[in-house]
Amino acid sequence: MTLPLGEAIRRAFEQRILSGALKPGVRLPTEQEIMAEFGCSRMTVSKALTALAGAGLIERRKRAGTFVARPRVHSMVLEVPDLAALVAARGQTYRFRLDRRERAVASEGHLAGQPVLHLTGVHFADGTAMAFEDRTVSLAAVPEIAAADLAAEAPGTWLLHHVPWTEADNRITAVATSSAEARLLDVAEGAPCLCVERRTWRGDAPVTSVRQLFVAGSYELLAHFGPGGAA
Amino acid sequence: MTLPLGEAIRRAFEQRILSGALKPGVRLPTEQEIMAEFGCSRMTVSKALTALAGAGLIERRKRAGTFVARPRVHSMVLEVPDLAALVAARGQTYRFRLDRRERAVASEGHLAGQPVLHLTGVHFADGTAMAFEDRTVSLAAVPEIAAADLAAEAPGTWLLHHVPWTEADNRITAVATSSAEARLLDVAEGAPCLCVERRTWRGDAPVTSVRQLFVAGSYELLAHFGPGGAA
DNA sequence: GTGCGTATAATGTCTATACATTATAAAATC
DNA sequence: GATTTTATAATGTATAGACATTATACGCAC
Repeated sequence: MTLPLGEAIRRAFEQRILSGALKPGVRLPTEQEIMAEFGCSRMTVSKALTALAGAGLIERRKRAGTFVARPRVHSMVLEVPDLAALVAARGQTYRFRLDRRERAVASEGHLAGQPVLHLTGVHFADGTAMAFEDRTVSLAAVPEIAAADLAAEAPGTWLLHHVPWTEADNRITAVATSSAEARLLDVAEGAPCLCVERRTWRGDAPVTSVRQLFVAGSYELLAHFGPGGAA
Repeated sequence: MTLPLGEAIRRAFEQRILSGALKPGVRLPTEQEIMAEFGCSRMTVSKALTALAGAGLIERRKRAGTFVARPRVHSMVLEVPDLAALVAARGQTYRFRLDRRERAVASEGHLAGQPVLHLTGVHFADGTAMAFEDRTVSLAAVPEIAAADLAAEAPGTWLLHHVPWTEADNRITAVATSSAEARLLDVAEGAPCLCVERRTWRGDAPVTSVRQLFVAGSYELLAHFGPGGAA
């Protein structure tokens, strides 16, 4: 397990920072000095420091040097799985029931003024209602969806497989179910639900906006922060 | 705005992948071929591909080549702000009321068996209860907290300022308030709350675990996916 | 055919060097 | 003294090459 030199340098400084040996705001050695300490070339040092900067542990300033970053807000990586895949992974049977499908012109939101397909339906896991979904898809951005069989494949899954997006934002809240929603999800009115509202774009063009209501207990969002981010 | 060459290469392939020109599973050109296409050295290509691999867009396999990653789960960047800073940013007055503070030995969870400080309290925005917090802090990992004035600074804020962590995971759910929680938050029993459970580590050492209950409507989590990821 | 070794093509890491960029510090000017 | 200019020290990007590593593919023996 001979660690690559660059990785060794990265870890060495990570260690020094996390142990408190190097405190926030303190300037760390110049790349030249680190080269000398580890007996390697500057590129190797630079790569290690670039990785640490990417992880938010240090801040690099030209001419001034490299400094231990002050602890800021942490950004976590939120996993947003495809519902069909998630349910299948739990060993349950997934089904989506499409309740409504109609063309319209969006009157509000980021799709306002565009011809859209308006879809509502319910996600089931082993026959139990798990989530209610209200989705609007731009027919300008995704004309192919007009011909899609959305009874066979849920709109979210279909979109995932057919339309890559470049940008998305999510709003995650807790809400109480309305009476209509409670009926669809087979829970008591006012029962707590996790609400995810997502809007997506492909470049500048809005693609879809969706509001998903998850029955409490049937679903949880997981987010992670860690070395490399992808770990 | 002359883009650095490596960044130009990164964007070019990001574009080709997101636009669908390069589909999941497809092999992209070898580093040699990309060198030729952009007229640059292999290190530059490699750096660009390493960045894309870090973002999860591609997968690199020795001997085999580089492939467009299959769209697994979408990874969004979740902002986890400090509550005190968040409330202040909304122009409201923040206060934390510490209700309980006691030493114990954790009996469960990732801190099990360790001496810990057990803390509960309520976050207020302009005098209105916003969130209930139940936190356990490892005294082994953070001995300094024994001497901290947690009435002046909420535990989360104190930890953010004093103890960097390297790893964290979060579980986000919706729950109904218990009667005790409802009383503390001044809401009806069973009212929906956004529940965030977070565990953090410094290296291998567990640092803290916390359960925060946010009154519905008082708080929302925001996550974003966009070009660059680090942008 | 089946299994095993070996060649090989691709990525992974590193070096030594060069020049670009830029924020700071020092010097020159007003 | 205040302002502007210039020098400089640090990071930022890139090159061209070298060798390491490793999964695949091919060929050979059985």
